[in-house]
Amino acid sequence: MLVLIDELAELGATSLRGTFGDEAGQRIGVASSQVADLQTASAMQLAKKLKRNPRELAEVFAAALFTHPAVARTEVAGPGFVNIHLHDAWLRDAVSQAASLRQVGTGQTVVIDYSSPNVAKPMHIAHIRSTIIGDALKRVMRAVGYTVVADNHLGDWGTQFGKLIVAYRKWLDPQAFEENPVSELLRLYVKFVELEKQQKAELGKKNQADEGDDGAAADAPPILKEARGELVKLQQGDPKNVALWKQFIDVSMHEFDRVYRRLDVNFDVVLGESFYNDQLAGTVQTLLDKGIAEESEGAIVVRFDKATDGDALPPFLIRKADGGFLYGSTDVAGLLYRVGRWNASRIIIVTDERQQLHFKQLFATGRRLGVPASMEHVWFGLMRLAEGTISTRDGNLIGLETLLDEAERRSLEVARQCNPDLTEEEAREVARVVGIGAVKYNDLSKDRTTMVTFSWDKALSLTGNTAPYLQYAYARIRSILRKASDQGISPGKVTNLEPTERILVRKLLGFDEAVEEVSKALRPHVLCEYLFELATVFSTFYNELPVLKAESDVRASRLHLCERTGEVLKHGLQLLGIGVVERM
RNA sequence: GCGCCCGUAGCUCAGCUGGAUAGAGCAUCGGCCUUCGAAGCCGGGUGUCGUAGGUUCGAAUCCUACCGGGCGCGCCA
Repeated sequence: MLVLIDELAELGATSLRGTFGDEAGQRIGVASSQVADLQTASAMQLAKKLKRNPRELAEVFAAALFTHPAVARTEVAGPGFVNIHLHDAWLRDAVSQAASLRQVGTGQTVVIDYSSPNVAKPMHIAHIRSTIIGDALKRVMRAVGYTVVADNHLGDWGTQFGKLIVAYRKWLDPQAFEENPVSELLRLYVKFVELEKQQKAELGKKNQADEGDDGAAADAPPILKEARGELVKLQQGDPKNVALWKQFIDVSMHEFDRVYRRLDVNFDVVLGESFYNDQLAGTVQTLLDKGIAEESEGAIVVRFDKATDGDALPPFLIRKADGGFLYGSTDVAGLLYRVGRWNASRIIIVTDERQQLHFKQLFATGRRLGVPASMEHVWFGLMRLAEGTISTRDGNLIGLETLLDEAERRSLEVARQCNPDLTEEEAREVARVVGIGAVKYNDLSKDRTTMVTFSWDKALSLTGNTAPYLQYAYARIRSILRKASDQGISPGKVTNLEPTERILVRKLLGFDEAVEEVSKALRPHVLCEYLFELATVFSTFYNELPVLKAESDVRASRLHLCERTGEVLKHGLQLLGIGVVERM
């Protein structure tokens, strides 16, 4: 319906120019309405600016919009609303195109950086947000015509590798590593951190006894010094350390890939932090040469001020005093690479809310460098447990695979119970699609900025506003269409519109708007909300009006509505990375 | 100390670039399977939209202050 809305908005603008001159001409807002098919409130919004009575303006709009062939009648209501009623014939005609989308992204490339798990740590329930939101955005952007580069910016570099190398050499349990390498690496890491903490506490005590100089001059714990040493060796290319590091990546990727396969998440490139290593020195030098960065206390920082950057941000550290680089340097290099390699016009990075400041600093730096892309940080609220924050060090993790296993287990139980006709194989497939769908939808259907307190029952719910509800509506549609096909009945033209059918048609026509909104605002829950409303309207229609038992042309008409609804549900779910089944 | 985010029904959340009577799900209570699938449908009711001001034809939405919660602030990522 976006095309119609645009045409009406333009008609309104034209009428304004005609009546009040060019300076009045601007798009007017046309939106769906509770009391009509569409409405505009622009008369009231523009009244003050044009020094006119809002009702007078509304009359101008009402007359102008009435000239559009889709419009059956217009009326002015209240303080200056214009209600727009559409011809049933137009709706009936338009519905056949409901699933089609405008290609607003054609010719543009967008890089989406998401998932980005840390090597040597297991994926747990908090990782699902970046992964699932990023994947949905990728699918939506592609559907509206963007060329999308999905980039998994793996955390495969940094100080934790020094620690891991030390811990691996000291405490490795080879058999445990054989059986489950990543959980063994996690055990080693946690053990290291505990020892580090313990040594630090001892040092603090000793220092207090010696000097009482508040520990400022305290030495680093011996174990940490050792780790730094190994890290330096790794960075200098020491073959043994490099081999270990590569091994860590290999075993981690193996596990990540298994999860990604289950989630049906795919990347076009996997360029981890280490990929940018050889670009870091040059990147920092460029920043220095251009006068964007400066030396400060031995380190290199970018400073910001309100006048040039629009925001008084704290300094952005891009090189440590010891010459080492940080993720700030890596991320700047990443921006340059992405515009250089792919000519990206949008760069979207999906992470949790804690990194907002970092990305403000990064993007401000990018703007100073003249990065010719819109840089967007798509952040989402933290996931926590009822007991508190999820922490690798505290080890209170719920593994992502554990969650997926449980999701499939519960939906298998329900599938067997609800539909005993399914073969064992079918039931398992249903459980897989429905279970994974439920988990994904649970995350996608909330506004991404909402903080999530994890709960098994909510994450795995199969009733109400959930993916299974949408999948169920789809399965019922397929069931009807199968029966029709068996009886040799085909969908035909939409001929009549009962009130419920009219509501269904209008809802179907809102698909393009929902999808386009997601591509602009990068908020997938808008599409979830839309699909849920569509399924709700369909369910009402399904319960209220017979399809196969209606007389022939009504039957063909309703079959057509079923087919369109199924198409939009399937397409919409696919854009969220959620599958459908023919029966469940 | 500075900064970001959040506060809407018992619970979980939509609605926030200002629009008509603030909506869903869960929970709860009552109907609906000899008519296309009950993972469903229909109906019942609940709100100081955190508080107090301000902006205007109109504020859950924008502004200010305060209260409550989460997170972040140069040598980790």
